[in-house]
Amino acid sequence: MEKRKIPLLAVVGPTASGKTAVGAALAEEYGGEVVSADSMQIYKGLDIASAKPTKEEMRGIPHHLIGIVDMDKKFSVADYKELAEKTIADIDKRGKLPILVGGTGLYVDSLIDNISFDSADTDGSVRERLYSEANSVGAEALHKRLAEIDPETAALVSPNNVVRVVRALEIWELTGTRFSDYKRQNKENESGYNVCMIGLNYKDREKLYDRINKRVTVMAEKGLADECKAVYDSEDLGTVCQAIGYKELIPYFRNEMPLEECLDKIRRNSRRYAKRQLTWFRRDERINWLYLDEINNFYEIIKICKKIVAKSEILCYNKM
RNA sequence: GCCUCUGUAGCUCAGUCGGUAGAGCAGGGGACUGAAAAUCCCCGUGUCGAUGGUUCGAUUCCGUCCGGAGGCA
Repeated sequence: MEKRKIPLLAVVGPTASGKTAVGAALAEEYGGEVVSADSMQIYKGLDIASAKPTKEEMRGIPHHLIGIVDMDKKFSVADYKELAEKTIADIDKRGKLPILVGGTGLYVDSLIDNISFDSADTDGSVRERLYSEANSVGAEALHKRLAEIDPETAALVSPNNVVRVVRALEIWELTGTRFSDYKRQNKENESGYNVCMIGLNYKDREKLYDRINKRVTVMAEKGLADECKAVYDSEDLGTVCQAIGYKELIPYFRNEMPLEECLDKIRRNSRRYAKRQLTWFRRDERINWLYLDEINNFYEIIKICKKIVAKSEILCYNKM
């Protein structure tokens, strides 16, 4: 008999689309627990900037993988995948439905598509050396080197994209495998989940952007600047230093820019981020899209979600 | 009321010594396998305010009108 796959409901979408509320409501409906797929909410601190769900928003539903990593730590997809798998397996074992909620596309896909990560495939010192080489010899030279060993990847990645070029070379040095082959190999594993994906979006992009703009205003009112200033003064930051809402405020802390101007930068960067998230998720044909500006009220949204879940039959499989 | 300046892409503006126009910002599309809220690639047709005139040809010159800014009474 075929191995049982864990049923998994996923709610994805761009920032400020309303994933938190839908995730919690669906958890209430199905007796589920929320597993976050968010590269910034995973950190302790910057609660306002990363728009972590508040106590009220969680509605008593257990939320996992939020605020669990120290801010001075680096954190990556590989770490995420490992943690998420354990968390989901545990929820499933307790007879609850795991509900993946988040906007970090890479995290979602690595988990759902079961991309394998090996601890030997990354080495900070190798990476550091490649970056300093990029600095001295130039990015084009590195790209040329990549073209010799792996023309397929080189053709796909611009010489300007140093991050990608370095990673491809890092893999080559560490494993002796071309990055293009490496990717294919890591994709071969079958998914461990029986997944139903729901995507939240707006037909009218302006509506989404309005929500983003307003949310930044609300964040500022809630004390965004104070929260970030405290972090700026004390912490030695890992990946969180990239958080939108934090990095744009640094010129303000240095007295180089008025606050309102920094807030506008936050709004703009959040809009662009939302656009990139949509680009990522749109190519995934498994996603059932909901256009929230075409649905009257929240109750209706949940009703449609339930229809989608029923049609996917992820829960029927579970009962057999 | 008179005088001066001004009206070109969503915004700020450049420009065409008359041959239907281009930057920045905003925005759009795309890529994405260990930093991913990161990193990178591609994308500029707009009644050149309206209407008459001059001209082979006007967004460009001239007249009038309608917006906007300033100055003088």
